[in-house]
Amino acid sequence: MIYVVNYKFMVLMLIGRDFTRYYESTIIYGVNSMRNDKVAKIFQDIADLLEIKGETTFKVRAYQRAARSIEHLPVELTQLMAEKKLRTVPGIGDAISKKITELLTTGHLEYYEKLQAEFPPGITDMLNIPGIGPKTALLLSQELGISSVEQLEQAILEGKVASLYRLGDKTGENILHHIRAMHSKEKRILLGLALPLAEEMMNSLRQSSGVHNLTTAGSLRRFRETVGDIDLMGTAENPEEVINAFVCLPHVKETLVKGGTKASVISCHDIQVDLRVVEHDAFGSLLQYFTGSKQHNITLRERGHRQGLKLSEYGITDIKTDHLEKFSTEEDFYYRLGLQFIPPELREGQQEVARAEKGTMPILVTPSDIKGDLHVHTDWSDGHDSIETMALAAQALGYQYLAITDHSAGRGAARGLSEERLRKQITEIRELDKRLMGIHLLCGIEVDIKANGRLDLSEELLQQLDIVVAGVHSAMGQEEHKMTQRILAAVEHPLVDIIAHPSCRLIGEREAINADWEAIFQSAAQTGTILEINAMPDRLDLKDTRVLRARELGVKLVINTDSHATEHLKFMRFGVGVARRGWCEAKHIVNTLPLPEMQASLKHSNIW
DNA sequence: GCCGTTTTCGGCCCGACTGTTTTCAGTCG
Repeated sequence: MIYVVNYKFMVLMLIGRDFTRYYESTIIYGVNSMRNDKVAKIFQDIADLLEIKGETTFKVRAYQRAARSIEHLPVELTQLMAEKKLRTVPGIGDAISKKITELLTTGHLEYYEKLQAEFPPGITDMLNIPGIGPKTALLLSQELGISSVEQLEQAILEGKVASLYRLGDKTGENILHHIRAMHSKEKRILLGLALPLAEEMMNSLRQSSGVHNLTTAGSLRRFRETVGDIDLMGTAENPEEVINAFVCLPHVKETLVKGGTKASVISCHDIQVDLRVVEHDAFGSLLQYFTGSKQHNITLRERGHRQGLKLSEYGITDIKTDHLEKFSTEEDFYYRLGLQFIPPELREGQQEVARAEKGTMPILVTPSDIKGDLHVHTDWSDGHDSIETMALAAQALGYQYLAITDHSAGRGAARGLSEERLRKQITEIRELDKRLMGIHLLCGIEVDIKANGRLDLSEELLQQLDIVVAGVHSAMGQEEHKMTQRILAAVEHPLVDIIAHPSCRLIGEREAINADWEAIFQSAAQTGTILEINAMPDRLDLKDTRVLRARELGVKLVINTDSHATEHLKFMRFGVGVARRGWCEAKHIVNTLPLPEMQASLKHSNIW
């Protein structure tokens, strides 16, 4: 039970972070031009409608692939269109590039609007219900005039659905069950909550059964910022013993499926957890298969097909001889295909297979590369712990340095530091630094970037600090041009070393600000201003695709936790995950450098 | 609709499960 208690504590620490939030809560929508996510959504919608219409699966898949490709693009489509580079994106050919151009220039797409007009509105919503695919949705729409989840629920209760061809009582019951589960279940949960829960369950399972090689799979293993469920995999001589132990874990609220080698449960936090236990000699191909992503696996299998090989979760089959080769490790599986090992974080079906083929996979940054944290708060402003407590906790993690960066006065509600209090804090940090052995403390500040782009502390005082982190905390609804100018003013300021949580998003709560990221990245690269990858689980900001673009443009990056208590220092690994998904090596991340080199990379090094 | 180590035409990932059937369509991961 102790693990459950720890998990709750972890959740409380996250929720407890609310006391740090006094931001202007504003939902921001794109106003000037259509964003990539909106375009991706439209193409996914087209794919759904075409599927319902009964179009060939290849055409449907082409639109699905284009939608996913756009979703993961590190640059805006508007920029690619201006540079006439739309067709360089995988999955975008002649027809789809023309449709994108029409969408971006007119705000409408005739093809889409005509397609929508063929079906009742809301019909694609039914595809979100497990068990309902395009054929069933069309049948329900044509035979019973159903076009919404509510109408479907009513029709099942009235017994109308069971009378349809190939649908019976059991099907109706199952659909009803899924609809009700959807009502009560949250859609996706933060990686920062799912991973600790998965680790607790795995620790318990290792103690209570004979499981080996137990690991996460799926989007959790790929470190996606949110996950829909938790996938676990392991090997065992007696799989049944492991399955039995699994469904009896204290975290389990309800068992959905329990077989000889797999089980699905609902955990006590309403998260579905799937476990598969397999033979040791096929573990590599199975783990590869269940880690995904779907697009990565499709890309791999299409490539395998051209080599005369058939890939499945059981191994690799030679199509001519029908000989099946098994793999106990993922590394061997990739090597057999003539590929370098591809880290899970990169398996999104983008450029990773081509890179692995050429033998040019990067050596990604790891948590053990991190030598310090450059953005933490203390009880001088809105943090929970004292400077010394934070310093000792950072030292325990093996860090060489820690920057104390409390809020500036502009954040009055967060007990922001006035100039007078900041001067006192500098004295205290300097004195403490002399006493502490093995870790170096840097005097810093998280200074507010005001709505007009100015900083809310005097330059004379900022000069006395070792490091200045600047962040937007208010007026987040500014229109794009104004917000861009505001951030550029901070980026170009000679005393600003780091821009904190650049997009200001809170996952699932607040949209990112509107800004011209291309301009910001170019300016940051030119001025040597470091952009932060904020590791707080509900921020993860910059996000993965923007990290990739910033890195491509030569922007220096830092991974900080923005800790408000000692427990938050452990969130560093989530930021490292984002950096890895953005193809970052240690050399791209400033806080992998030893103290002297790290300090030399700051603008403040020019002052001394 | 996309794309090319056999291709500008003719292919396009794989296996399991479920409910409804009596051999399989539809769905999922």
